[in-house]
Amino acid sequence: MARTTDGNGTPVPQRLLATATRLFAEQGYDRTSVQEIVEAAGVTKGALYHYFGSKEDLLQEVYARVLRLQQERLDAFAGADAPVDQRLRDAAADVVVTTIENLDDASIFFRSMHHLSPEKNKQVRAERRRYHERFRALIEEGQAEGVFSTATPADLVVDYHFGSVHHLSTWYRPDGPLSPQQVAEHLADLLLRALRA
Amino acid sequence: MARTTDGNGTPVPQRLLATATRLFAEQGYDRTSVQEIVEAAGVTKGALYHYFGSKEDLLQEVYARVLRLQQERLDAFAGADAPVDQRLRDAAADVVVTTIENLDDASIFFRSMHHLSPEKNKQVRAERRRYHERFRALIEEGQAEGVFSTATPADLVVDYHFGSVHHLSTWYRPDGPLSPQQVAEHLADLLLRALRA
DNA sequence: CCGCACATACCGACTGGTTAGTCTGTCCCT
DNA sequence: AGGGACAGACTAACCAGTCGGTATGTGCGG
Repeated sequence: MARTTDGNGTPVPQRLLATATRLFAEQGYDRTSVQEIVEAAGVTKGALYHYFGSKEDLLQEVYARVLRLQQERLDAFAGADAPVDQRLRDAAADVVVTTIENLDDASIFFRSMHHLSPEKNKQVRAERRRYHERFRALIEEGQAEGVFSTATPADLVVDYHFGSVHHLSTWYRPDGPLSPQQVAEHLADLLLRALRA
Repeated sequence: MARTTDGNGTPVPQRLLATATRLFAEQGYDRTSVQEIVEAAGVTKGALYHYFGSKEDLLQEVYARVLRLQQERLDAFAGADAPVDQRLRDAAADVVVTTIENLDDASIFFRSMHHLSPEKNKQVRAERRRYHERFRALIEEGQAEGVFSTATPADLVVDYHFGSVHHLSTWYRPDGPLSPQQVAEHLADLLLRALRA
């Protein structure tokens, strides 16, 4: 633990990850050089390769973190003690809010996933599927109860909603007229209205 | 018009554009080298730089083509002689079908737009906004007529729908269970159901 | 109807610049 | 004195774009 915080409060690995996240989101993964990352983080290549095996590992860490967070939150909302339509609405709104609050991670996630090597990509996809499936189960539960329409396959509904979540990083601006909560309310509303039986 | 079709039916410029589109979609813009493109197209760098000013021009051409196509189709559907909900449904479904039929263009469009230089990016965004506004006008028309709910701002509804269109390139597989038309019907349905007053 | 001038359509070696990752060394803490 | 935490020069591989060259066709004066 020698120079780990070296002139700055946050430890080097976290600082590198945060810097890389910002730069990846701003310029894209390929356009961001390792040199740029270490300079912006105030260290050198030696430090980066001391903590991370490769540039790609950095990218994977971004994914791992965001996936962990979202899965935890979804599980909490989906497993709550409330009617299924309320639970779905809460979960749908929450993923919008947390996505907006981490827009950098989101744009990296959706724009740079294909930069990962096949094996790491597979790993991320598997995690992603778990999330997708939990969400789908919620919709199917409501359909079975007769609360939601069965006109559209649950799978497609999930993709419909996540399409809009995905899209947030393209159009949402923090200085725009809508707060994250307002956007979340609207999008959850649209989903529930589309689903009502 | 010397060797323009050189052993192949299609002229060199189109062949280069088609090859580049495929490779950009498969590997991303940055991961695709000019050398790779010309080899796959069966020509050399000399030919590519004879017809295109830069690698970026190739990318911009992909955008220009897809934007032109979609704008034309939207204008046709939006300006048809039918009730507003029917026109919106048709337009919404059509953009899904044409997006699926040109999935390569779509994934490039949504994943590589930030690779364009600021000025070209601005140009593409302006075109994109025209499209967005035409679609929004359709929704506002329905809202004014009382056919669509005014609970959600029209802008947000447009982004909601295009989020799902955008997302298609992530999950849609031609060998999956749903035909492009079926997906289009479902997605248009969801939109109309979310909007009904 | 010939042959010369010019243009278009390419070829492919080369250049200048960039990049991820390596490796040897140094400093400091324990 | 030994090891974790870095520093920074170095390397090997690429890559976009250039440039001088060649081949084929086209218009035109004689």
